[in-house]
Amino acid sequence: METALHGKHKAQAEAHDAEPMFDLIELLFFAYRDFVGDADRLLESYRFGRAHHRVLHFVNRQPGLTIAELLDILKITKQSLSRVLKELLDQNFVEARAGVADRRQRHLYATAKGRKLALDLAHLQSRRFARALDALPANARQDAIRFLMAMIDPSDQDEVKSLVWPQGARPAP
Amino acid sequence: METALHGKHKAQAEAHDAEPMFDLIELLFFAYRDFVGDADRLLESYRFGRAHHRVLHFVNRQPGLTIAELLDILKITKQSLSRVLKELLDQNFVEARAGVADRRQRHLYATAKGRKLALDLAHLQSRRFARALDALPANARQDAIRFLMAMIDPSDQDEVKSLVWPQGARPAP
DNA sequence: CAAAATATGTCAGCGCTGTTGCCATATCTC
DNA sequence: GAGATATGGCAACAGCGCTGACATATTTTG
Repeated sequence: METALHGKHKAQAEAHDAEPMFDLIELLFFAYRDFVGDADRLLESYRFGRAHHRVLHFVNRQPGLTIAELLDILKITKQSLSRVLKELLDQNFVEARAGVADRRQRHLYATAKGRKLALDLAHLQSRRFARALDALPANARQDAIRFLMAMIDPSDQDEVKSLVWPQGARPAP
Repeated sequence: METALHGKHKAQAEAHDAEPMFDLIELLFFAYRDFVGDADRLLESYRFGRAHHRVLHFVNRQPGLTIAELLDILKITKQSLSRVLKELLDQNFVEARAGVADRRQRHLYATAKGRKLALDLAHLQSRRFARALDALPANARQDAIRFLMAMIDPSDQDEVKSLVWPQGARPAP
């Protein structure tokens, strides 16, 4: 009953007659652990955790983000967000301005202080990518981008694309 | 003062005169989130968390692992390990046998039940890799392996290599 | 306009998983 | 026999995810 419709990794796609890809599973685990470890060490000196990092990162990347949009990106609950957001607001890494069109909304912006920390963290993590890519052929960067994108749930890929490569900033409210 | 000694990504390696690689940073975040999400859903039905998964995974992969070796791989503290290991032992997913050469050591083995769960989880995660690779050129698997390995701390790469591609099983104690 | 829907805030409480510090026991090595 | 080692256990704490319930301001809708 075989057809030609299957992809080239057919055997691997049919879970139980293929060896699991232990190598990829383990390498992704170790790579991600080291990747977040870089940021963890810097965050510690601010007494921030990973949750603060994620909020600050996306607010810095998308100035004017609302609470609801942030919740959608992070896929966490309001309560989990508000704990860390409150600290970022109190300590002046992020500021919130009421929406103009809809005054219920709070648009979030990184302050100068917040932008600096967000950039420091991004540079740290970029250094790891740069070191890795330096040891690989020139096309490795594009290959890595395509691989990581393909690993994301297909139903989310379009959304991630527009988040990662935004098409024109939104006007300030 | 430039020399020819720098790598081909020199500009990116010098943190503060290069744009951070926001795309890679964000893609790795989303890819890893979806990757562990697969396992999370299955683990939930056993009332296990990610920590249980990691312990079960490495014990299954390296039968006869001792506590100290496991702590070294996972880089967590004894207390964090013993909580989840105790549950895996109590519920018969893992069993411990005293060492023969050194009776202080406890060598850990996945039971049949434990091996089945470990394999189910690995198959789940392999399916995501298979789906991703299916959409990419034939060399994507090797490229991904090389990329992920390069992302790991260079000082740990040799250790990870021998862990991911073991060179001959150890004799049962 | 009144009612319903929406965006957000807040509180109490819980679960998982990481941490430190300290002490106990069995065993091995010198 | 003394000291090092492998492991176990307890208390306490932190970070960050969750749910459920309730409050407020604002916008939208019938």
